[in-house]
Amino acid sequence: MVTKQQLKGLPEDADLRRADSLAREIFSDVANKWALLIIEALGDRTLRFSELRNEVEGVSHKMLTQNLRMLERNGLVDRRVHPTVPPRVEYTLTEPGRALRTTVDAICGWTHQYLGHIEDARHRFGA
Amino acid sequence: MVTKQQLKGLPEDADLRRADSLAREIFSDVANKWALLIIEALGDRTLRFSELRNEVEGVSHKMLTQNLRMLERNGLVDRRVHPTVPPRVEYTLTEPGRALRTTVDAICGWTHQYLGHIEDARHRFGA
DNA sequence: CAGCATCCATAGGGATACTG
DNA sequence: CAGTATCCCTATGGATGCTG
Repeated sequence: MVTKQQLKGLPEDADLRRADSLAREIFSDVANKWALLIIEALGDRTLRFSELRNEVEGVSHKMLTQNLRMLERNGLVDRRVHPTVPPRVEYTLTEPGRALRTTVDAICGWTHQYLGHIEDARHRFGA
Repeated sequence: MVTKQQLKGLPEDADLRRADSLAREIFSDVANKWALLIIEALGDRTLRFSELRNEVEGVSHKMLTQNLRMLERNGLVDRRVHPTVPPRVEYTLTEPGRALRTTVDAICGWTHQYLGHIEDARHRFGA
């Protein structure tokens, strides 16, 4: 694929496209079932790994760690390690994380609001 | 599967749990990268299959059909077939679909708003 | 053109076991 | 308790070819 930069050499265009691809990457990270459920479960609480595991119904150990790492990497959750024995690790939403949470709330709200519509649609589709 | 209603005969509890599992199912359907990108791409336009394929960057034929069927089944998109030759199939967001779109817009807005934060977080995490 | 079916590779994701 | 690593299987998703 030939990029516009190769043709024109305009740095600002390159920056724009870099930002776009970054945005896409973040969108892909975040637009995923487990990530959103974790964010929703955290809310404005501070939870330990094991607590989170109980809160997010059906999540496996592996998926939880994996998504928590991803969220931490992107700065959506704060990971605080207490050097005690046994170890205690607590997770909290950061400011960007809490901002995203409001949109997750909106999706949840939407889901419940349209439950009826969707059930009807499914019956119609079944025919 | 044994339902609670069979055990206790409390219809209202059973209904609540059924609604919950339905909500979870819908959430899982919808909280997926391609579904959200398709909804965003549609916006308030009416697009043909092939147009949609061009709009949603990187989506494969298969994923597009698959997600469109799912969205149609849940009543988020309206699928209109014109019995011409060659065939012409157009997709439009329904009212519930448009309602969800506003929340997708919010996620996109969030993504761009926090691009900087996230980039910084990633650098810090890299260390 | 839209859609379905098929084949095939890979990544998603569960279970388990081991370390600090 | 939290995290990492391993095994292993299934589902996901891409590429291709066939039909109305």
